Amino acid sequence: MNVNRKNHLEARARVLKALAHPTRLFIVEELEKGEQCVCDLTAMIGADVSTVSKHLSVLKQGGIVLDDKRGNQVFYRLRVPCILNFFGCVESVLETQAQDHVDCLTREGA
Amino acid sequence: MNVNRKNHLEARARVLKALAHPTRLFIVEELEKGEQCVCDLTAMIGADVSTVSKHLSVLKQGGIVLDDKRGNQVFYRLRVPCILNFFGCVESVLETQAQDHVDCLTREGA
DNA sequence: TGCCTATTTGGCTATATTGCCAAATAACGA
DNA sequence: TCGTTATTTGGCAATATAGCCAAATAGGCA
Repeated sequence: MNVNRKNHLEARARVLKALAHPTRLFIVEELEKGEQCVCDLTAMIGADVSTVSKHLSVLKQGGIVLDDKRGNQVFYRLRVPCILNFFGCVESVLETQAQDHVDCLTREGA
Repeated sequence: MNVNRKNHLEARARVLKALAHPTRLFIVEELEKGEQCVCDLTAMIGADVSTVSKHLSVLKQGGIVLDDKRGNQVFYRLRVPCILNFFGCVESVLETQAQDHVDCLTREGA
C-alpha cells in the first residue's frame, strides 16, 4: 500500500470516525433542519454541556460542521450538504440486516 | 430523545464505526473490485493475519461484508452495493477541507 | 493418521474515547 | 465593575480499540 493511498484512507477514516457516535449523529440530524446553538442541542441531548461541546468539537475537527459565535452563543451548522444522501447507504446496511433477521426467523419457523 | 430514535442512532453509529478505520476502508475498496480471501488481503495490507481477521470480523458484525468459506480459505465480499456512493460524500468533506486549506494559505500570503 | 496451510480466537499491552465535574474564558447587562 | 449566562478546556476514571504473539480450529492431502 503506497503512502498516498494510506494518507487518503486515513483522511477518510477520520471523517467517518467523527460521525460514528449516536450523539454526533443526532447533532447532524438536528443541524440538517438548520443551525443550532450549543445550549439548545444540549437541552435536546440531555448530557452535560461539556460533553456536547466536545462532541461538537469532534465534528468540527472532522470537517462536518462550522461554528459561528454570535453574542455569547455559538451556533453550529453543517458544512457539507450531502450528509443526508450519505445516510441513505447506512440505512441500506441496516435494512439488509433487518431483512436477514426476518429471513432467519422465517427459516427457523418453517 | 425517544427510545426508538436512540436505538436507530446507535445502529447507524455501529455501521459507521465499523467503517471508520484505514485498514477497513482499504478492505472495502479492494472488495469493490470483487471478493478476496483473507490471505490475499493480508498480503496487501502487510499486517498480522490475526489483525486482518479481526478487522474483517468488525466489518462482518457491522453488516458491511459477507464471508464464504470454500476449502480452507474464507472469501469476503461486500454485502451492500452502495458503499461506493457512500464515499462520494466523504470525499466532498475532504475536498472542502482541502479548499479551506488553500483559502487559508491564500489569505496568509495576501 | 499426521502434516501443512488458512483462519479465528484468547490474551496481553498500549492507546484512544467517552462522560462527568470543576475551572477557565467570553459576552452581556445592571 | 460585578454577576449571570454560554461555552470551552483540563483532568480524571471507566471503557473500548488496535495490534501483536501464541494457541486453537478447520480443511486438504499424502
